[in-house]
Amino acid sequence: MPANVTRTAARRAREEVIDAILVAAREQLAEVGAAALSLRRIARDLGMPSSGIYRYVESRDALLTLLIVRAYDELADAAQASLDVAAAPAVQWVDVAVAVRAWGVAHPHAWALLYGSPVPGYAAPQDTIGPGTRLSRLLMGIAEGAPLDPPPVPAVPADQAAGLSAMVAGLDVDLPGDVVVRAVAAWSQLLGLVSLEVFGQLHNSGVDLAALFARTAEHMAALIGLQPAAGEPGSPRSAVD
Amino acid sequence: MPANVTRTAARRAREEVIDAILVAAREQLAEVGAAALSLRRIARDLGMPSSGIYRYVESRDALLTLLIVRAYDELADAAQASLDVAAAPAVQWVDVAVAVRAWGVAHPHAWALLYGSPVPGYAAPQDTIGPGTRLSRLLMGIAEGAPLDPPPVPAVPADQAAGLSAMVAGLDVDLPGDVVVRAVAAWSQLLGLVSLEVFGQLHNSGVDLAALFARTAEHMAALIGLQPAAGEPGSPRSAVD
DNA sequence: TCACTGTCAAGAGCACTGCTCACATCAGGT
DNA sequence: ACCTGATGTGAGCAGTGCTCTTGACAGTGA
Repeated sequence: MPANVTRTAARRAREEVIDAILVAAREQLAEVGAAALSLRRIARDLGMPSSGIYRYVESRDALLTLLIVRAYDELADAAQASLDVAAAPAVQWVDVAVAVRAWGVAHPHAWALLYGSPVPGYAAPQDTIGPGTRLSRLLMGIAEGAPLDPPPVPAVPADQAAGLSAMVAGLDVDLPGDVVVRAVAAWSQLLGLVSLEVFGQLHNSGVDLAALFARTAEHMAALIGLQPAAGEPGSPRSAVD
Repeated sequence: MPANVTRTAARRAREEVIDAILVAAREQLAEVGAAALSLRRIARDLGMPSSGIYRYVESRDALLTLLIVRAYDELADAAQASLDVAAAPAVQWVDVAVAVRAWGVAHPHAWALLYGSPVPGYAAPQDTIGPGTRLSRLLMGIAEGAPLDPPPVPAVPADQAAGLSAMVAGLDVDLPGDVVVRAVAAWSQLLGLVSLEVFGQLHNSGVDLAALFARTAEHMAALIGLQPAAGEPGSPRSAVD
């Protein structure tokens, strides 16, 4: 059975090289951003000729796909790690939101890769939508089981409610249409605020962005209708970094 | 005075060429996006040698700056045009928000240029922050004069309120800190939702995104505390395209 | 009229990119 | 021993942003 053994050995060697490529790519991503990511430079960093890298990575776009998938997973991991299942839903929401912001601020270029403008001629292949939904699924899931105290907002017309419920049903989440409207609103608010900060649109003043974010996150939770844990009306429990 | 005349004639010719470059650049931007924008191709389109374009445009980044300024202005113009000064503040907000979305959906690459990931090594120069604030100033201005009916949200601590007020004071807007928090929340929600749609993160289902957006925009207005015009609780008055 | 001056067109060229191809090497399997 | 398939290696193509040199053509002052 040396066949099997050597085969797996070769496979392992190959995967090690691919891993080294990914590591170098992530370094370069953090340095110069996705649009300036260069396969030739990665190859130079690894001491291989520029043509050699194509033995392991099909193309630049394929590398970007790998990086995107990895970033989505990292972000979802960070979010999941911050989730305290014993906490009140509103606290869960705030914690996850704060974790998402922290990750985005710490990895601006990766954030741009996920939620910024799509790279040049790059069309996200199917591989990325799976990991891409992990975070939204996590956020919607917080609202799913929680007792909701919805603020008085206009009800959703019936024809839309069905479509919206169907939309999240694809995420294995069961929510009525009007809750989905509120959840999508909160989700977009989360993304928008982090993007504003990461992309430098909020750098004018000396405002404490972390605190502002935490406060807004509580706002989002209230907007969805998540009931806060009684007795602590407003002091953020963790103002990460 | 032929000196002056010919001088202005030369200037006019020069500006015409620059205009032609901008037109070609905008076409290319809409086609392939900012990151793939090529000076050489613009030069080819205009029938000039590749080096000639540097007589009129300092560099690729300078061209991008021009495009960004132009896009900011276009977006602000569209927003301003949709503003009905006679309408109730909440209606004003929804109208402007809908106009912003419509512009973003119509010009996805330009939207990406403004609110997506910043281009490679490109750092936005001072020239862009002026036009960039026109829209946020417009939105904050809606809240400024309007009678507010703030929903019960946690108050902002005093030290933050000052910084937040100072932040919008730079926009010639005078708002108390807690209103700024809500306005920034709404503003980020607006950006986030448009970006989600423009960058294709919401393409899963057959949901009517225009209607969903209009509904969420009403939500934002209520979140700020803008009082809706009495008697029309929820039917979007314009569901653009 | 003649030389000077500044602006522009035009092309060559540099350093870089993604990617392909042909060739050499070398391990494993028959 | 032979073959096959995966890997290393370098040349090369077409494209990019950008710079430099050269040449043509005004308009200006003597």
